[in-house]
Amino acid sequence: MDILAGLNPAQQEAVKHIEGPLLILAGPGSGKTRVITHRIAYLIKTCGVSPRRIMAVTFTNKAAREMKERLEKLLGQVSESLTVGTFHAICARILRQDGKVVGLETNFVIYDEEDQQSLIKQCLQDLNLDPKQYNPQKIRNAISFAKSQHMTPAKFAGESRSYWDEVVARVYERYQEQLGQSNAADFDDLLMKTVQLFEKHPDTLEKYQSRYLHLLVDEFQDTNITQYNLIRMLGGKHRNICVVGDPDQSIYSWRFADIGNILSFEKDSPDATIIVLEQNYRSTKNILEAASSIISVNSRRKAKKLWTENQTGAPMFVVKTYNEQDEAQFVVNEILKLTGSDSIKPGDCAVMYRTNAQSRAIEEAFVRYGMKYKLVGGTKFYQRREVKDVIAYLRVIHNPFDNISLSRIIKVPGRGIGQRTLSDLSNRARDNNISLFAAMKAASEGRGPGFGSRIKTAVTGLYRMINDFIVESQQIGLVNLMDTVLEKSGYREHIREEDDGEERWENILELRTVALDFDSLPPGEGLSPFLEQVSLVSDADEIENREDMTTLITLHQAKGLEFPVVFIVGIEEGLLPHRRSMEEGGDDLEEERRLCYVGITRAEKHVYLLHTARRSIFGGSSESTPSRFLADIPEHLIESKGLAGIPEQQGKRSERYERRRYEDEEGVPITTLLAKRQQPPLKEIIDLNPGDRVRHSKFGDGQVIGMRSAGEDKEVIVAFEGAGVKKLLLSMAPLEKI
DNA sequence: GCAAACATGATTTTT
DNA sequence: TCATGTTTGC
Repeated sequence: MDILAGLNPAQQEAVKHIEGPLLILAGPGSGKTRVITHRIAYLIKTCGVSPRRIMAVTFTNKAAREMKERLEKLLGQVSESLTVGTFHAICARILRQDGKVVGLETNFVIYDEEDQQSLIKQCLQDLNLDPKQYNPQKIRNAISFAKSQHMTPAKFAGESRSYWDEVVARVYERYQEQLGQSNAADFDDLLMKTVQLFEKHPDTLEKYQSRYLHLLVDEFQDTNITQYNLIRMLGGKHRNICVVGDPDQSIYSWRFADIGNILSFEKDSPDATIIVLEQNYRSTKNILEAASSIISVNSRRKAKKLWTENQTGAPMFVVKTYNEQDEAQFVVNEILKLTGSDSIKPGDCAVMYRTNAQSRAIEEAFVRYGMKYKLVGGTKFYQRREVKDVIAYLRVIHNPFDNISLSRIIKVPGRGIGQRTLSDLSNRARDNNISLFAAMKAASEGRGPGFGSRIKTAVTGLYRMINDFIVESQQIGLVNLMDTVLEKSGYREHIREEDDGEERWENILELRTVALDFDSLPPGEGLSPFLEQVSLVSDADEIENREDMTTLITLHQAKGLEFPVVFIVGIEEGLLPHRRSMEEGGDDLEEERRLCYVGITRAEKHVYLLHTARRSIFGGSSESTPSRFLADIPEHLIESKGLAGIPEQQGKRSERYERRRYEDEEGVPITTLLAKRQQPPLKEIIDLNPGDRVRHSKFGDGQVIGMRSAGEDKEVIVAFEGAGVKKLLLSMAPLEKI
């Protein structure tokens, strides 16, 4: 097989340029991943580089997994010895191996944002600072910023110029101490501590530098300073660093990603080769032209002119509706229309929005029409309270110094130890400079000032229980351990008694399924990799494309995906661009523009840009004006559309009526209904033929006028007596034959 | 120690 | 509007 076959000249150049630093500026849809994977294949097959000397870094697990899959196809088994992973996963691995010198034992835990927040609150309390005056969220953000810039507490304190900074510096210092005490690292630490490790121990750095002959970094526009430092250090010896990115798709500056890294790369590596990938294989000419017209308004931009051999295609459909319900209605109608005639499936469509709150109106419309959708984001599995609780138990077993996890499990299930006792124990731990677990031990052994006998019994009981778990964890497999913990701690019983206990228990069983993957390991050896996985994996990794489900997604999360049809809703002043980005002019507006650009360039064939006249916001309703970005699209590319077939006034009223009835009828908040609808109970598939009479739980009685297959499913077209003609999916719609 | 009333503040969230 | 965190009363 010829590795270069099927690549255009620029792509080939990028694959073949193997000596020295390389910067690839890759426009959307330009075959970026293809270039990276083929480059790796080329290095191995043509240049004879050992796969274990190549590292490819991505931002998401999903990207890493996809890259591995493609490499596996290209290279077969040798691909297994490549290092492919996220920044965080790769750093975690390095720190498990060599992190002792920066204060991390091999069994360190990784704190997520919630854990960080708890720890910061604790620190504020220890320092006698009022959390109302010093918002823990803001402090967390400030600390995260410091770490993204590779600033230690000392350096931060040295550079702080305001009273706020000084407070942050004090909290930051204490926070790091407490992380150390807990043998824990937060996400930012994974990166920063690795850099510190390399700074302090050149021999360790040398080990990795020598090993990795070639480095590849994807989504380079999203790296922060610390990540850039890391890459520079790792590649410092062989200098074969290949970074791939697109400054126009930089939409994470608020997570401290720094486009400046691209400039720095050029400056730091004057001999770098720069290759621009401008041919787009994804979108129509019209889509590309519209996207370019929006992004080209940004100043301080590397000019890049995308082109394509694809068709001219349809114009950009700009749609104005009265409010967000009508907007959603339009989307639903349009998807029904497209899937009826254009050989487009619901799964080919995506609805994108700036803020998560916007998904609600869209969801309601989908639910009302019995249309399936996949909502990306929302409450994440690993963030769920019950899942975090169980993980906290396991973390404490794995690392009893983990004070945050221990604080968490002390309270649930209720065992007579409340906030009061917990604070007391925490204070003792702090004053004696010991862990919370050690403080519990001391209390149960009756050392130090006494507790009331009831409390002492409770503390002793918990202490002994955890100790037993620790002993058992060495003797039994992971799943067995998890079952034991759930049973003996009383957590199972506790959670099942809650209002939505059944659902929560299901989630725990889901977590148990994840644990099954590690169950075959010898006793005591499954816990560690399991915890690593659950700390570093997120649900965004699960974005699968099913042909019967339309994707509902934020513009941010849509980066990297592609769909034949894209609806961008709420393209209005205040929303896109978001009002918060307009507060202090400057760069933020440019980022909003990039966000819009990212959204449009996801589309292959059709783009719909929707805006409303009025939109509800925090209860109230206010007037909206079309986004300034719309004005940047040349007129000849635009076709205006309205809410077809429904006179505005009438459509509006029936809409409202149905909505209200829907909520009242069941007497349950709409959110609950939405959640339930997402996973309908398996229902018997009924056999229907045109002419049959049917009853729909909401639309009433009607007659089947048509049937056609839609993937594995069937679409039924029904003429309802009251609600008109609807297209429904057989497996989803609450239909019965009458 | 815990449940219910009350206050608050709401962009985006790769790990 | 509505979810989340904090205060208050038992």
